[in-house]
Amino acid sequence: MSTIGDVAKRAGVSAMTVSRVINNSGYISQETRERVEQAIAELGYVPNALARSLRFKRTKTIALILTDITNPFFTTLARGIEDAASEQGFSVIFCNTDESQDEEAEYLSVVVQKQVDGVLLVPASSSSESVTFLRDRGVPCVLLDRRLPGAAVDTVRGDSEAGAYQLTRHLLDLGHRRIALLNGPSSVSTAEDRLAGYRRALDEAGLSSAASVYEGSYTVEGGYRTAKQMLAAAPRPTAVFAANNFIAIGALRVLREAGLRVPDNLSLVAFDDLPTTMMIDPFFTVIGQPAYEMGQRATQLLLEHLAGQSPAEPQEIVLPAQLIVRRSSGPPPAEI
Amino acid sequence: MSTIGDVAKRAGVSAMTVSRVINNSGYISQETRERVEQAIAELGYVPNALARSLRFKRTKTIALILTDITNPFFTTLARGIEDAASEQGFSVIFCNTDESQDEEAEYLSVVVQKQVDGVLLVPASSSSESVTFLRDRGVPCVLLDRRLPGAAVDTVRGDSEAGAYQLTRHLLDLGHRRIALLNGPSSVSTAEDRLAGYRRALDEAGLSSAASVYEGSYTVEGGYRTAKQMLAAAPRPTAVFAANNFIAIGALRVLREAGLRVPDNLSLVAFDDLPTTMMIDPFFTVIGQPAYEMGQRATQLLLEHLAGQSPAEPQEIVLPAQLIVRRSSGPPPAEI
DNA sequence: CGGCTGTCTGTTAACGGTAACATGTTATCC
DNA sequence: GGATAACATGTTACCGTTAACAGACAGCCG
Repeated sequence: MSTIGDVAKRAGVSAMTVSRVINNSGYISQETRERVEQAIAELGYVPNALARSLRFKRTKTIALILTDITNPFFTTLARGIEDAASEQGFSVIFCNTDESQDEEAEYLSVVVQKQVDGVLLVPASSSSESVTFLRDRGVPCVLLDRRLPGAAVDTVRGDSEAGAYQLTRHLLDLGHRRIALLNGPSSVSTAEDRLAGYRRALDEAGLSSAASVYEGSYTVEGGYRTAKQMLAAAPRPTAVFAANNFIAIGALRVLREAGLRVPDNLSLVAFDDLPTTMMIDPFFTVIGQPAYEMGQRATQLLLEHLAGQSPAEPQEIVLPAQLIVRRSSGPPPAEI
Repeated sequence: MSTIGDVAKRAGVSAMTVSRVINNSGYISQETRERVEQAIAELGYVPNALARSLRFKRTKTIALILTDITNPFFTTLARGIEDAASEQGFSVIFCNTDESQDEEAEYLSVVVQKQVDGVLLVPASSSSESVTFLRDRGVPCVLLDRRLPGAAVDTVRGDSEAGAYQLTRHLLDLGHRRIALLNGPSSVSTAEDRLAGYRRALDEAGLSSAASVYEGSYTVEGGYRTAKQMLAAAPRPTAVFAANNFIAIGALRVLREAGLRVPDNLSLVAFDDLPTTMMIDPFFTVIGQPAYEMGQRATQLLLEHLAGQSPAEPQEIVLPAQLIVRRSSGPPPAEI
């Protein structure tokens, strides 16, 4: 790859003159400009952003560290982020931690070495280590989807508490009294908040003691496992609240294996919707989160920060979640 | 952020000595090593990968340029890529072109400036411009999912022709004689290959003249539009072959709006499967492609290239596609 | 006509890191 | 005891780019 020096030599000028042409700065005679431009074209010269970044201390690159791009919620989030970033000329490095704190730390170290201008982070656990690491090194950070208790950081997330409340209320309104929550790991704020919303709804209905919570992971296997436990309980719940879409799928498998039909024998509702582009047959009653918008907002916030236009106070943007009633929820079966 | 010089000053040594400690190279006395390590810890020093890359001319970063991460096929592909890349210490910059040649060119220019070591590209069109651009600048490249006619480049893709043949054969075997193909844009090799497989199956069955092909885009809207056209034709096809998952969804909407039931009134099959983690109710008969493996293989190929271990000849790796028969296909309805 | 302003181009140094070379110290061997 | 090797550290220069400064020349003004 040719350098600015190669171009300079070919055009018979100094490197500085080439730099001026490229950046349209300072004075350049029309004739010289043309000679330089021709040399650039002939050599297929592309400026080295590394060298530039080394001088300016900005790379126009941000890191997106999430747990698993394969989760459609995060896929949509990532798309919102990339769109907002590229619009402002930023590139996005993406990393999957698989909910591992170690992976997260490893990725953070790498991207800080690569001098990313900022980090968008879906924290794997409730530890504030990552945020501290970034703050110590002066790398701006916006948290996505999950709060970090006690950390003063910009955060953009959905309203898990209110969403879970709505979803539970929906089931209560249908007449359910035994509602099981198949939750994610309690170390993750969304799981905590969804539990809180669930409890609030039950409390309001005077059913605090009827709460039945199974903690697992936000995966199909997690849902499968906790749903199995749940089915073993007597009396069996009449409705199941899966704390995310994967858990719902795992739970549905268990129900099918047990010969139970949804919603006739049991209602099954979940947090997180599937994009309409992949829905064959909208079936699950869900709480949908504005994932794309969440990504956009978080990116905008981060980029404002980088541009120095942001308020000093850390901001927390909580986007509303929306109840979408479909066919997986109905009244409880008549008691026998 | 502190530099190697800051660490050197604090430890009372030269920058070179710090460099030796970091890279475990040359001779260092135990005592000095400890002093340096302490200084590093105290300052929270992180080496600047930009400066390193500038010297070594390698960034340990690759670019992934695809059309839309939101398509589950590409999501899984991306996950396979990131896993394989990070395993070897490489980071991935990802870019969505939305099938636009201009976006693709723009992104290519950016990532080449950023000195990525290599590019994984799902080409937006059949133009070989992008490949030429990269070759001229000495940036290795592996094509994903799509061939580029006439370009001598490493390519990793699924066997669209054989897959389409199988899918069409499946419909023929069920007794269908009027099978419509709702295809993607003919400028994309997968669309071309799927058409070829479809035609081969029809030809074999002596039904060449029964071919009915609708060209659109690989989107829900594309499927919706072409399905509408298809329904207007008389006599109406008894089976529809959607060239990808989005088209299938769009087509299904049209069929539903027309009050047609699948597979009773009409069979509907598609290329590309949905990950099992998001399938509520496996319904579509599809050709599934090994997306994750495709990503892995392509990344391995690219990284071997970077390590100089690859053969000079461009390789084409074609992964087999698999027919998965489910409930969306059945025998044609009895003629009235 | 001397000085000033505007235009055009070049030189130097710096961003942070490390390879190559240089230097000095200590231990080792015949 | 002097040559030699092994160990330990420092200096210089360079990767590609550009800000800051400097120099040269033309035109204009009083």
